[in-house]
Parts: sequence; structure tokens; C-alpha cells
Amino acid sequence: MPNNQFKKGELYSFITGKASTAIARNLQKKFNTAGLKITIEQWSVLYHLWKEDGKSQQELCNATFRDKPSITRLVDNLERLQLVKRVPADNDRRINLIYLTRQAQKLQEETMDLAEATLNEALEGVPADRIEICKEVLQIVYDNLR
Amino acid sequence: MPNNQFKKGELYSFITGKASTAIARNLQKKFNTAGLKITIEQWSVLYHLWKEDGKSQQELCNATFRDKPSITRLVDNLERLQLVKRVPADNDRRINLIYLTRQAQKLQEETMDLAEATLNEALEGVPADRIEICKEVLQIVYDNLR
DNA sequence: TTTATTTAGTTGTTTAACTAACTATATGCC
DNA sequence: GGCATATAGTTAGTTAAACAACTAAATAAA
Repeated sequence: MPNNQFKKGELYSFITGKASTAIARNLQKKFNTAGLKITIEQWSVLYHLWKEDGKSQQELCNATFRDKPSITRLVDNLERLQLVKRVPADNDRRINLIYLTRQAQKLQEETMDLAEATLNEALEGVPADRIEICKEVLQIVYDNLR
Repeated sequence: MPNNQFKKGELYSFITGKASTAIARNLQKKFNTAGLKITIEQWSVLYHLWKEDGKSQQELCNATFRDKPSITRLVDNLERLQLVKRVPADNDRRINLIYLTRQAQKLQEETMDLAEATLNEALEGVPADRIEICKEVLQIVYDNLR
């Protein structure tokens, strides 16, 4: 009986991701309050484009752990908001490369600051070494299930 | 500068809840494979009714961290699936008490076993004391943001 | 070179989350 | 009692996730 650390009553919040839901809601509220009209999901796509612009939709799938239809629609909405542009790849006409617009580039600093603020609030009072352990456990969980 | 344990590159997966998403997907797949036609969200409502039957919709909101419209629709769908029944409260006609059907009662054991299996897979190779720390950190995160 | 297979992306359908606006009942105050 | 306010739940509209079925282009195999 391995890992039966999770008694019935405690299993719930782990599965439902109470903590990460709370983090996402908090950050979304910060976006709204700041008048930034983007969703957390859209932000998560921009996040990877800020790291490297011109990724394909498939690369965005891998980076964001979403399936292809989800990325199609997120890119649809981001394009409607004039935050990204689909550009067909030269060498392979199946591929769309996604490029940030000027507008989206301007969002980076402000949204990243808000994200950092959310994490600081979330982790207030938690010692660094415990955060480290928590991160490691969550990474193992992810790897175990992949 | 408190808690700047999160360098830019690591902030993403915490916010997006990679791990809990992976857990939820894994459990949903187990439900599908077992031929159980319920969603994780529906299961999370049943979960609290198994603990105590006849909760009001508002109590389910609090228990599941969802808002009222979400619960209205989840109960709609659970009612269509014949898994719960709305019963108006005697003393207050605004309130619906939600009761499990026989069918839903039968789902408890099987789904809880699958949930436990998912958690065991997820936490394989993680020492008990680290799981404990992780749980505590996530609880603090939740409390900090509430 | 023609056919089969794989890859990239889209479309349709169902379920769910969030916000805002709404109805109905209950409670508090004068 | 009558009016204001709070509470329980519903409805409508937008965004997103998961799955299946699909189109188009590229690659592999015959």
C-alpha cells in the first residue's frame, strides 16, 4: 500500500487543485483591476511567445499542455484581440507561426509583475526550503502522470 | 523582496497548475475507461454529498469553491443523469436540498478507488514527509489568497 | 509516380467557469 | 403591516477544455 498518505478526507483538494485555482483567480482579478482585457489562458500563451516569438501552434500545444483545438481557439481569440498574428511558414505550408504584435509586447512587463505579486501573496509565510520541496513534488507528480 | 524563490522561468507551472491538471486528466481517463459517464466536476459535487447527503446548493458552492451559477448547472446535469434530486427545503422555500439517488450511492466506492489509484500513481517515489510538506504549503497558499 | 501514412491545423459538440442581471423568498427595521 | 435589504437560486453571454471527425500538406513506401 504505497503512499497512502492521502486519507480520504484530504484527497479532494489535491485532485481539484484548490491552490492553483486560487492562484489563477487571484491573478485574473489583478488583470481585470488593472484594466488588462486578457484571460489567464491567453496570458499563458503569450508567456511562451515572450520567451520565444514565432512558435508554431504545435509548439504552443506542447509548451502549454493544451491540445490542438484549444490552441486553435486561443490563437483565434488572441488574433481577434490583435495580440498575435498567424504567419504561414515558408518551408511547410501546414504550419502557422505565431508572432506577437507590438501591443502584446507591451503587455509583458506589467503582467509578469502582477504574476509575481500573486505568487508573493500566495507564498507569504512559507520558508524557501519548503517552497522548493513543494515545487519538486509537483514536478514529480507531473512527470509520473505524463 | 519576500519569497523570490520563483525565478521567472519557474513561475509558469505554479500558476497554471500543471500538476493538478495532470491529476484531473488522469482520473477523468480512469472514469472513461471504466465506463463511468461522469466528469471530474460532477464527481467533486458527489464527493461532498457522499460525506453528507442533502446539502443545499449554497453549501455545495462553499465546499467545492465554485460560484452559484456553476453549481446550478452541475446540479442540472447531475439531475439529468439521475444522480441527484433537488428537494425544496421545508422551512425556507428559497433553498434546494440536493439528495443522492440510489445510482449515485453506488458510484462512491468505485470512483473513490480510482481516485486513490490516481494519487498513488501521481505520488509514486515521493517520500511521505515531502508529501506532507507539499500539502501544507498548498493549504497555506489557499488560505493566503482566500 | 501513385498510394498510404503521418503531421498541422480546423470545426462541431458537450461540459464547465465567470460575470452580470435577474426572480423569489426571507429577514430587519420603521 | 409595509418597505428596504440580504440571501438562494436561475438565466444569459463569453471564454475555455476535451473529444471526435475532418481538411490539407508533407513524407514514406510501393
